[in-house]
Amino acid sequence: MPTIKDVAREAGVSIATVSYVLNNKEAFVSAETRRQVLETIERIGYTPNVTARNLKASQTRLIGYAWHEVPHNQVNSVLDRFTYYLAQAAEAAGYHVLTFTHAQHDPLPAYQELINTQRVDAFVLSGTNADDPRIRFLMDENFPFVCFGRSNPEWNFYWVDTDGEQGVYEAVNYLIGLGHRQIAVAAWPEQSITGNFRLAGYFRALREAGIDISPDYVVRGEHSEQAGREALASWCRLPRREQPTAVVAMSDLVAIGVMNEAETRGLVVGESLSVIGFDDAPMSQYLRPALTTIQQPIVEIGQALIEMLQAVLKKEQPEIPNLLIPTRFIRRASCGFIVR
Amino acid sequence: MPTIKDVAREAGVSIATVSYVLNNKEAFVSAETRRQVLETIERIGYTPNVTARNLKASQTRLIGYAWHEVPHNQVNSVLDRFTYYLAQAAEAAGYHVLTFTHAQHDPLPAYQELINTQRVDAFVLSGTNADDPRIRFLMDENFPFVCFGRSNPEWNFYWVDTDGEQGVYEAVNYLIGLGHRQIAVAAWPEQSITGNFRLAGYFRALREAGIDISPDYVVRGEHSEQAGREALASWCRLPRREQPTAVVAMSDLVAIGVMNEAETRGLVVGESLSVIGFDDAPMSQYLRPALTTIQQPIVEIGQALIEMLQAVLKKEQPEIPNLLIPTRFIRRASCGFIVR
DNA sequence: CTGTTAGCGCTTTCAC
DNA sequence: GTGAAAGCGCTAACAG
Repeated sequence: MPTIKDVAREAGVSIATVSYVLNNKEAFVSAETRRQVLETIERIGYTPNVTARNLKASQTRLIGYAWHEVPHNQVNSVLDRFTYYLAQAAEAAGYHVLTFTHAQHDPLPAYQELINTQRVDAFVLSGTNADDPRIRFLMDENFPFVCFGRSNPEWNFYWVDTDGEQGVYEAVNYLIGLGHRQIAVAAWPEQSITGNFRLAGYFRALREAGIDISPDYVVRGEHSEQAGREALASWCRLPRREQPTAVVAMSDLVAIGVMNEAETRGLVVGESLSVIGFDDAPMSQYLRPALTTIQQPIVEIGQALIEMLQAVLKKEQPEIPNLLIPTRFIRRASCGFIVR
Repeated sequence: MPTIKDVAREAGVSIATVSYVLNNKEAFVSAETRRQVLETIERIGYTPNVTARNLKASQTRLIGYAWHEVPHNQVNSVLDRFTYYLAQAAEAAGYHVLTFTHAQHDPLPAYQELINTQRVDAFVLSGTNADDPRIRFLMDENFPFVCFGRSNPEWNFYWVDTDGEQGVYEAVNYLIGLGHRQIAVAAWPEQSITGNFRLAGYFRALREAGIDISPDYVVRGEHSEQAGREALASWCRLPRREQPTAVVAMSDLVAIGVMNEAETRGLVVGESLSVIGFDDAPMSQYLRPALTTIQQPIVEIGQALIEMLQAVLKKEQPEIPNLLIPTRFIRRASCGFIVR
């Protein structure tokens, strides 16, 4: 590989001059010299060595992003695809994404290591939760980062998130528009901050529509198919007339559990029971019936995060320290007019 | 961040001595000095700067891996999860994975750029196909890489692949064991090398069982749900008695198309029609009925690739230039004894 | 055993 | 305008 020295020698100039040309220091070099240098660069096929540049500049142009380990009975298609769009947005800004893994319940050493070795300039976090130790840690370390997801509202950090509250609000309104009044929700555990935002949308929609909220209709469980099954099973234990005619789940995976259990119990999803998920997992469009769901705006989130990160790295206060991006409601066949 | 100079000053030794300690050049430094240096390192919290080390060593300890863009009506859960295991294996070997994206039909510039800027030490490719331009390019460039997947058999390069032939062979034998004789296959286009290996397993199983292969039973189509639907539709156009009782698809996505179309046509999957997929996509376990499938050994593939890559980077001939890893057959509810 | 020093490839200050 | 030279943080050859 040719170096700056080779270019200088070939072009009959000093390496400083080559560097000026490379860095568009127009004022420092005559048009003619510049032309000659560029011609030489072209001819010998020179590209600056990024490691050397980075050493000089004390940067890496690398953004660390931790993979989430997904148990085999789960799915996290949203985060998997998000990573693609994140990489794309990062590249547009002249960065690359370095992916790394960590022990499921002990993420900090992996972050610490990347900071200590100065491997990355910043991190992007996803799947944040309340009092997330990673956020606390990075704030303590005063290391640049942005989050896909919220956390402790008292903490002052930069994040972008899906507006789950609004998304579920719209979804429930849609069900109300179909005539449903007995709408249940398969919620996440109380510690799940994301789950709580989504749940708030459920409450708001019912409240605004003047529908009483039955505590029986709010069942909490994990992000699993099993949880969806159990939720529906519990609603089926209610007196016949009190059973919900529609269900909103916190994720497509949970919604699938609801659908599967419904089938087992002789309910027809899309007719005697309407179901809505969250995420728009790739497979959801192919379920029978196809699942109505709430799509997360992962493309926009990736772009917004990188934009915010650039401001953080420039030590500017990003104009907007955080951002809520609307979801997109995906209407499919799993919901129908009330029939019962 | 402290540097090697700070350690040297604090410990009252030269930076060379610190470097010797860091690099375990035991012979070059007395036990006592060593102890003192280590103590200082610990005390001031020093970690070597990886960029500086890399510049010196002309390496990056970064492995480039290109994301595949997945159209929204498709799924590629296998590659998404593979990336996680690849990152894990890379880290165990002291590398990190740098992910990047490229224009769907013009990948080479992205590879070229990473080579020219000396951003990565090597690449891992996946989703390879016949006469893959990326492979040809990297061979021409003489740049280190290994592949998840095969390509032109005349080319001499390092790869690890799923043994799709054996996987489908087992699957078809399983169907034969259930009494099926009319077994169809939803195959991929002829250019798909991966598809052809899998298809070969289908032919071998039938041949060994002495079952005639009907050309009507081999339908080719894309990797899409629609292709699965169309394949089943075409079989349903055969005379009633000639219609297949079992179907093997090249992917879970195609299998889902087959299942969905079957339902539309009043066939009961797992009873009047058996279906087998390929991949074990995360959702497949939750389909109704749950999909019998062939799981790709992505954990082992990731590990094998990194092992191979290490040998390549050491300029050793890897002992085994390529490796076929067996699949795991996942028996679920979508297959049953023949009933027709 | 330990230290001095050159140099990896680049940017930038400073002198001419 | 241009070039010499220092230096980013580290490794390793060489001298002592």
